[in-house]
Amino acid sequence: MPTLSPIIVWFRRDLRLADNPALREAVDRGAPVVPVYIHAPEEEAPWSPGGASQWWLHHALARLAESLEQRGSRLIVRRGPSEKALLDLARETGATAVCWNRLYDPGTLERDKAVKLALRASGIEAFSRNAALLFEPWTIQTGTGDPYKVFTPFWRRCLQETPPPHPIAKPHRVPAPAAWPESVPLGELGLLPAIKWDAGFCDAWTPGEDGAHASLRRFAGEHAAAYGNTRNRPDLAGTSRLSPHLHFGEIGPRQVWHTVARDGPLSEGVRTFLAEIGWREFAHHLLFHYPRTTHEPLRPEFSAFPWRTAERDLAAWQQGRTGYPIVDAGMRELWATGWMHNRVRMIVASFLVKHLLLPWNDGAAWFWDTLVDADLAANTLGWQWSAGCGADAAPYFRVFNPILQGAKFDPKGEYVRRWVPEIAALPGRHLFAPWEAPAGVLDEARVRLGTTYPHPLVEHPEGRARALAAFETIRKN
DNA sequence: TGAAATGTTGGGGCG
DNA sequence: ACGCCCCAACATTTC
Repeated sequence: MPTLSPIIVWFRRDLRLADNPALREAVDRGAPVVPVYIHAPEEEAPWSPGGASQWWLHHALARLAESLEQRGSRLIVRRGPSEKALLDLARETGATAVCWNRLYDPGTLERDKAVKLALRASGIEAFSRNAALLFEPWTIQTGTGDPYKVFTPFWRRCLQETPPPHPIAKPHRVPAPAAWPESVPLGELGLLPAIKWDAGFCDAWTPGEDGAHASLRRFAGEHAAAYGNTRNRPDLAGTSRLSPHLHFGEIGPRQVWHTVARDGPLSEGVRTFLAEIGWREFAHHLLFHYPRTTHEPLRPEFSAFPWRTAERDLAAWQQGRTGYPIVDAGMRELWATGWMHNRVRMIVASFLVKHLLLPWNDGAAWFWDTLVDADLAANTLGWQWSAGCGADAAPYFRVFNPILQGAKFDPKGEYVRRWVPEIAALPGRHLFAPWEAPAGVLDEARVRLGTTYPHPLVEHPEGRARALAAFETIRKN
């Protein structure tokens, strides 16, 4: 049998061995495989990974390298530009082919298109596969051939499709090249924080493919059936917490689908959970079709929206000092763990864009830097949805009442007391609006408003009225 | 995957 | 017995 020339597998945000079509196809050729990760954050600007994402990426790459080593291989790490790194690596190893799994956000899409052309121009075979989505964005269309802009018909249409294929197994061995090319030590990429702020992250997360499957097993076994009732409760562990694993491709949506949707009728909870996977899919399809929405409202009338500028209010929101306990709890959970429960994300987002009238872009930028699951498609959809300027958006007059939302979804106050300990001694009926508590109750709980805990930045009725008035100015007739 | 204002209904206290 | 009022509970509409 003649010696085949090596094939390069370019890992990006598909940091797994199972259900990895590019890796599987490379291995199946029987040729030596050169796995590579190329660090090129500048190519993703202005959406280069934020601090929290970089922390996750470091650990995910370390785990991927380990599991490749267990299969007789390695992970080569190089620095960008990606095109040059791949051409160099092909020359050094004698590789005549490069393959990868597709990404669909605008910056990466353009970059990959150029890389593919450059490789082919140099006589190198280049191909890509789908690992990140259930369906390719260009295959899900309305009857008129347009992209869906409303979730429910979009997801109904997806469910009518041929179900996504069963996941591909991990390769048992990954054939090594005759000699290994040089690799940059992972630590030299500078992904870990210089000052040690990541203790809470280490407690909360296990990045990597094994951690992803552990999360999925826990959720599918203990929580999926009840998901419809528990998913809105930030005080419970009722959600899957798969978002960062999905973002970095440590697990793929096909694997999630086939784990929870085994044959037979789906429980209510599983159907609801799959709809959340559907929202992820919807976000990625939308960004593919509307790439400008990362920075522009999908609804053009919102370009004239009278957003405020208020640095101090923005800082108070970021630091969890708004005076609304449910908002502050969420922002502090985010800062400490790199994650926030989705119900609370909706509450804090509504508060920023409606009560504070600050641009959704400011909220998106903060989430981008602080979330371990920061994902351009999901972040864009979520913020435009909250601001009312996006696809299937909440109507502009939908203003969450942060007091009622807190009491409704954190009924025992455990979530607020955990993240806002300075008011933990307040009784339940005053926990979500401390400024309305009688002076004696505040004294008893050792809360001094304006000193130990802030006054509300704006009172709810006034904030609500101001938001409605602002939205009225751009309302179309 | 809203909240608040407004409208409707019906039980019960009371003269 | 009856009308009246109050108000909780629920429904509808409006933002």
